[in-house]
Amino acid sequence: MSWSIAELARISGVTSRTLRHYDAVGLLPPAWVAGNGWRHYEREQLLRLQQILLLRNLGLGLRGVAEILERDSRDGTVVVLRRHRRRLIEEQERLRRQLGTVDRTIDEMQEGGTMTADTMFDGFEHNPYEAEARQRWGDEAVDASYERMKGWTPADADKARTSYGRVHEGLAALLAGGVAAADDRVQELVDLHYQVTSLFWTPNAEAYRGLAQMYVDDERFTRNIGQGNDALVAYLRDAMSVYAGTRLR
Amino acid sequence: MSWSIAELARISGVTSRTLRHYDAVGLLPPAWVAGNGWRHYEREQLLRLQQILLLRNLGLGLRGVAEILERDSRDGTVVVLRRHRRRLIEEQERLRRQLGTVDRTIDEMQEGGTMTADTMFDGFEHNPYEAEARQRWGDEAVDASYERMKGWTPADADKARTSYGRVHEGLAALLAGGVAAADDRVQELVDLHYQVTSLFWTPNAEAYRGLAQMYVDDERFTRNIGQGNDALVAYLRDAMSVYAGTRLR
DNA sequence: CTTGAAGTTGACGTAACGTCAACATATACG
DNA sequence: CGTATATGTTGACGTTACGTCAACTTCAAG
Repeated sequence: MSWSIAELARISGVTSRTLRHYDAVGLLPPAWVAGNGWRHYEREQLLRLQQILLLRNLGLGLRGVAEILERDSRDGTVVVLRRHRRRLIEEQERLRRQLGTVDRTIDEMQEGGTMTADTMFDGFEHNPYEAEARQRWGDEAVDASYERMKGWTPADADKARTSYGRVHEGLAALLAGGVAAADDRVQELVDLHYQVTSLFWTPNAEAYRGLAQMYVDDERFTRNIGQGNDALVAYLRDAMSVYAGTRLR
Repeated sequence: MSWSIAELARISGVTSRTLRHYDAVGLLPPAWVAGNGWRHYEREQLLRLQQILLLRNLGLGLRGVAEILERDSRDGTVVVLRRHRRRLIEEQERLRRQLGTVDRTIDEMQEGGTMTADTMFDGFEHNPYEAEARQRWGDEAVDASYERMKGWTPADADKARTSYGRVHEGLAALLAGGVAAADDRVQELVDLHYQVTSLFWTPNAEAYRGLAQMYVDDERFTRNIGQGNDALVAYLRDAMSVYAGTRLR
């Protein structure tokens, strides 16, 4: 009264390769192995396999399955399942974010938009506008900017990647709240903007005002920064202008 | 004006190993390689890397990223993104189901329940009750049942794994709808129940009635079948009894 | 010239099997 | 009884996107 590997496979709906794998990792050894090497399974193994497949259906890995079956206690099982539950929720959250970004990206592209990350390299016209940047500020300035990036610490790089986005978000909230461009909270964000910009080059008051005006005049920047909210870009310009007047020279 | 691999890594926030990998798979070859084998990257590569990381953030695999960058067209990008979107949604759905099952399992276990799949092997008292089954129906009957499983086709196995669940679900719906146990729709489900049971053993009218009564008398069966809905189990018994009277002898 | 930082090319490990390949054994049949 | 066929066995590679050594070379500074 025992089944061969293929019989158990048919009965349970997995492949014999899977059963051999479970044997190899010690999760489901056969009841006994004949002299010719053939594996034989009995009802005990069928029941264990049933448990294994049940747990695998929950998304558990073989490690988690093994842990539960080894502990063989209600409490132990609940502990493992709770941990697994947290991981599932994290996964779900990640998928939710990715799906949202994908949807937004598809929409933008269908409206003729492009795929530039606003998280990076808006700083000195790297990106589609580099030729113009060379024309506007000169070759040495652009090359010097690239050179400067070599000295970045990991923290600098992180700041360059994330801070523009935070500035834009923060300013949008303040603008929505009716806060004046000269307000300290706004100027604090502009200070962050200036710091990030300084990772690429160091504008003086005049250059910083010019940069601010360019955000408004050049629709590519307007789109990229404001994401459709043109008032935000004007707000940023005003705030940068104040900053230039009070903190730069 | 070029960066070494470590410089580009720091700037972009990935490891140099990743950059070598992208080189190896042809996703991001360096601008040029010096005579000593050192990789050198320029602004073009930085921009491409930026795109790569952006797409990876959407959850795309390197294959998908490469496909988008190779096509280099709005339409092509949208096609790939839509396909990716569908995969994300499927993943999300899978996670949702798993999370639901995990939650239900945790609840059941905390109420002192166990973890038996109702999808399989409720058929002939395999499961915790085998000793009793041997006592009730005799060793030969049980062994013959195991033997019979050897002859299952994949379709049989699938039926054994899924059909009891479908019967219980269907009956619950009919019961909720106030349909009589002798109704054709109910009897059709019972027929499926009988077919599945027959994969394990072949009850005659008397044995089938006895089985039905046992579902009601033994609380382990009642719990497993009814999931808290005791009326459902009684309903099943009545329906099986009708079936035995009209279709079996 | 030594040393340390940074570069290079392998190569293994990860998760859970799918998919050959090469070979042995069991079973049915003429 | 020889043979075809089904079924079994043990490797071993492939998959995904790198992380993590290891062994060795090269560049820059003191």
